[in-house]
Amino acid sequence: MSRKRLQKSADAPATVRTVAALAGVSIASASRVLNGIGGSTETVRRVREAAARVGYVPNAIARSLQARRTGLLALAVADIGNPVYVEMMRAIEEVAKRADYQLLVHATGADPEGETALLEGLARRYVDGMILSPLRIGDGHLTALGRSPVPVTVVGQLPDDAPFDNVRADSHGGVLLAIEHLADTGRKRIAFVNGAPDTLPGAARMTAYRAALTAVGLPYEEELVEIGDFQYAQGRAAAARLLARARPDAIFCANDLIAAGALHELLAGGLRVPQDVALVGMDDTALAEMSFPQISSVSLGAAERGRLAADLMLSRLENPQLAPRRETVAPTLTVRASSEVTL
Amino acid sequence: MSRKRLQKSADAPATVRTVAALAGVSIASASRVLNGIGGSTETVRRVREAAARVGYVPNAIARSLQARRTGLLALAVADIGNPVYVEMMRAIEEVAKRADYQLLVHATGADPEGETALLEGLARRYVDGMILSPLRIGDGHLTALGRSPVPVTVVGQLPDDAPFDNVRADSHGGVLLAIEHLADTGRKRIAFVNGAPDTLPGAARMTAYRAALTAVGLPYEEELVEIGDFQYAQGRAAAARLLARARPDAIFCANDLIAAGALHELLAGGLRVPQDVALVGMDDTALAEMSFPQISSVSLGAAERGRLAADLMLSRLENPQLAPRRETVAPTLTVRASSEVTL
DNA sequence: ACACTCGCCGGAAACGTTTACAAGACCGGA
DNA sequence: TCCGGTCTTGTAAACGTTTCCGGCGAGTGT
Repeated sequence: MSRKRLQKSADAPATVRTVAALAGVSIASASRVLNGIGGSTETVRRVREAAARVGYVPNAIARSLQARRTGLLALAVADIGNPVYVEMMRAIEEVAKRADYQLLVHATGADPEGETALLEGLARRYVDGMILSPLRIGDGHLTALGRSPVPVTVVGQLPDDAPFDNVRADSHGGVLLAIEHLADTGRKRIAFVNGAPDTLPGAARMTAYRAALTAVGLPYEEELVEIGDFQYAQGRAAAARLLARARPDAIFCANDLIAAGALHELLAGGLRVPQDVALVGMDDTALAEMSFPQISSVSLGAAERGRLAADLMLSRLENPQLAPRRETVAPTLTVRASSEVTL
Repeated sequence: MSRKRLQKSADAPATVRTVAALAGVSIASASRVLNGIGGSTETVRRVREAAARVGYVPNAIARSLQARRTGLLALAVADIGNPVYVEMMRAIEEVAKRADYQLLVHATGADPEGETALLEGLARRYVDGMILSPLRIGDGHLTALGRSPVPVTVVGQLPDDAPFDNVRADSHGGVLLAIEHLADTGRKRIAFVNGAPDTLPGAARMTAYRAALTAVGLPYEEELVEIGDFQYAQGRAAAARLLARARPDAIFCANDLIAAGALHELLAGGLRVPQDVALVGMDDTALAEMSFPQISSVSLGAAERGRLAADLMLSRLENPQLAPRRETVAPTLTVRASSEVTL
């Protein structure tokens, strides 16, 4: 109406008022037409034309403010470089995109302070929900989770009574799959190269390893266990230490990066894989398939966990009243060349 | 003031009005205190206390609307699974985080329609800028780039006269580095396994390969060239086709995924690497280091390109008037076991 | 005692949208 | 002709912030 409005510098982005003024209708009518609700044929025509003429595009922020919904989901993982998180992220992205949500990624560096800070930050409501995959979970996490005004889905082992949507891997079952497979093919001295034992996955895989040995009737031997972190370099170094002092006939690694490192050490040491030493990794990432020989690996269903986490999130966004749910995905073993021989 | 205000259901998130009312000051004063601008000691105390009491956290959306700035950067790449993009993303995330920007990732699947749609979507102003790494660039891209109300930095080969911030890899120099190295170590029949030749990188690497051969005085032989896409599986298949019909003494691959595939085929065929066939990959991702033998690879500086792109973006956000800039990052060759022998 | 500056404060506008509400136009049926 | 209903429209409030601006009180210098 007022000339002031119309005088705005020409290249300032068009708003709904611009369109309304140009079409000679109220902003309410303009908004309605643009959202496809009602309007007489004539009004629709005028508004559409005006919108097209000025190239009107509604401002997402203003819309979010009014709708109290951003259309964004946050994903927080320790390291976006780790292939297992990449896989998870890919799956989540896919699901989210289909529901018209977009993904905000945070790399936490496994820093618990940072993670709780992130959770506290949710109060700012810059996203509609968060999928968090922490390596460790402290009390800080739990209270922050409780305080969060937006839903959070945790991928990882949450305490059993924690009232949050939770997607878990079955570490125990997965490790058992690997150890059984190795025992079945005649291996007697099955070593284990773990990642950081003070992380949730590290701790779980360690106890699972001992339990699995017992299950298949093999003794636990201190010297057959080495630890590094979950990265390639340290995994490889750990494998080197292991091989320097012991002579396993199989090595089970807590993830594929470690397995790739172990493979390197084995081959460099002139050992044949799988004839001399069988090798099984974990996570079944692309890396397992791209190594030579290809590495057998237990999948904990990273992609599937991602999908599930996203699904849980979406359904909760639709209906916030839902009771907390817990999903566990079943592990699967893919046998490849690195363990294909029976002794 | 009005009871209506104060009667809001208790667990509705506190707003600045809640705080102001509780502290007995105007919302203007409350806002000022919360932003650390002025206020008498008494007012500051009262507002701080009120804010703490109700656990006030400012709403990011409302703030964005008012500030006309979201604090978000979008990153659009073809495939967030490709390690080279992962590396780039990591670098960008790092830089962005330091400047208090957060990353929104889009996986475009190399779909040009999708990419232009994304660019058009920028008019919604849901992010402050976008870093785009397209595999192909069409007119659609250029006009969409021109229309974008927020800055876009393109990682990849843009036409020379396109007035946008642009970070480029030096494909030519990189390929030359590889071919020279192979020629220097006595290789005469240097094969090339390319990715999709209708992409920017594919086309560039192809012409660079021919030019490099000429530069080192070797003939170009049709039968020594194979193409797949930039993924592992097709790269490997392409390498298999190549080896079925020709006997190169070296293979240069257009990226590390292809190189890993070629390595697989070579070893499976009983050929020794590097004694029989030397192998050089491109992008120098973690994969090159994790293979056995480790694969020599030419880095086109993905991380560095990411960093640069982010820097360009940040500086432009600070000062939108800047003239368009173009950065090119220098390639480097890392020689590893796969090409370490001189014939 | 007066003018002036300065700091603090609150009212109100602004960012750009959607939507509740009420009023007006129009139509068909009694 | 009048009445009840439907459809359309515009005014204004709301989402939650920040900020412009004018007013007011206290302090200072003359």
